[in-house]
Amino acid sequence: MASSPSARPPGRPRAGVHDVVFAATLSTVHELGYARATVERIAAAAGVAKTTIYRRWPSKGELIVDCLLDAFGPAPLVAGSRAEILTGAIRWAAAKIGEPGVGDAFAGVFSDAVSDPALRVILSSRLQDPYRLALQDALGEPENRVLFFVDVVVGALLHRMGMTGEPMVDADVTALVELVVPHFGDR
Amino acid sequence: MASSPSARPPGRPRAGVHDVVFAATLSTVHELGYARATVERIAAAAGVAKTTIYRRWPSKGELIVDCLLDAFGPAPLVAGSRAEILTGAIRWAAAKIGEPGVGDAFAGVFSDAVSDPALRVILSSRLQDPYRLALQDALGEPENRVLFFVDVVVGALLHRMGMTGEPMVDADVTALVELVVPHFGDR
DNA sequence: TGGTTTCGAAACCTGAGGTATCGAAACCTA
DNA sequence: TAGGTTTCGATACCTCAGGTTTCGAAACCA
Repeated sequence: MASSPSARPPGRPRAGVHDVVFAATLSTVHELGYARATVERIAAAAGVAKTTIYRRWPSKGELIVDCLLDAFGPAPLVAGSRAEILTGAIRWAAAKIGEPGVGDAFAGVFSDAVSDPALRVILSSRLQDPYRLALQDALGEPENRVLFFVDVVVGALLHRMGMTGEPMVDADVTALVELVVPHFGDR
Repeated sequence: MASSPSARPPGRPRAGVHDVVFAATLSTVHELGYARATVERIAAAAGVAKTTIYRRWPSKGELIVDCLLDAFGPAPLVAGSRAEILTGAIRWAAAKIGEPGVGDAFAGVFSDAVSDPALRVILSSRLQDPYRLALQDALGEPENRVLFFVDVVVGALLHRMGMTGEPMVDADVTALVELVVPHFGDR
């Protein structure tokens, strides 16, 4: 039988550091860039020891993925026509990636995943899959179509971020909407 | 006065190692992934000392960019309608990125550039600009439109590569053509 | 044969991810 | 208040990759 729900393990309780670490992660990545935002610097910015971070996250990559999950939050899929759903998803993704640190962190962990298959699985299953499933559900499209949609939208946003160091400007986000929505929208 | 054209500097002449190093770079990246394809391993695969590589390329990033320039070669822009030009460019980019090692190397150096502004400038000016200018010329479109086109196409191809580890399959390349060409094609 | 330059081999430095150790601190229970 | 248990921070440490330095050997020319 399991211990009662309110049973609390003995010993010093864990400090709740997730929020402050996430905030420190984004601000450090924003200030220094992904590679120079070392775990040691993030820990210092959070007022926490490096060991405390590694007790909660097994690697820098997983820390970043968790931080991005926290930053993105649940998909705000509006009810409405297919065109409205798609437009909302694109603008939401663009806005989130444009937030300070988020785009850099995303592009950085994405890069790391190129040569780290384990991280690639985590990135795909923890970060991409929830939004992909929500979109499949909202649109009634098969998996491969939604994956293609994500490739185009997120790929374009990250490519702009990676090439210029700046998030995509609003006019180009609008162009992205006008490019994608007629293709995927109401038939 | 300049030295005569055939004047050859004294001392031991440089060995012509570019081709063998480029080949070793792609095969090593293909086998081990970008991060584990260290300069030392690439040098060993090329049968050359690490110092010899660093005498020719100032950093791993610049080696990769040169290697990609060699792999991509000049843009094979066919004469024809705007739709034909765009379709050719998309299929050419997809095929090149699908070649063994090329996509991994591209995604890897792209990732490094996220936190390395100097490398970002090199990537943008040496690798992206020539093709961008050729496209501007062929299409008569302004710079920002062509940059947006590149963001969408290359971004989608690299996002697929980064997320799955495999290049985009032909059916999705076709979908990319059908998505992009009506938007940018003949008006 | 001597001058000049590049070659390869090796040692070395720096910085980052990640681990191990250990005393101090925080909680619970008796 | 004392003892048990766990987490905390500080610190030292390991590994590995990018990049530099050193130096004797090799390749060229005059």
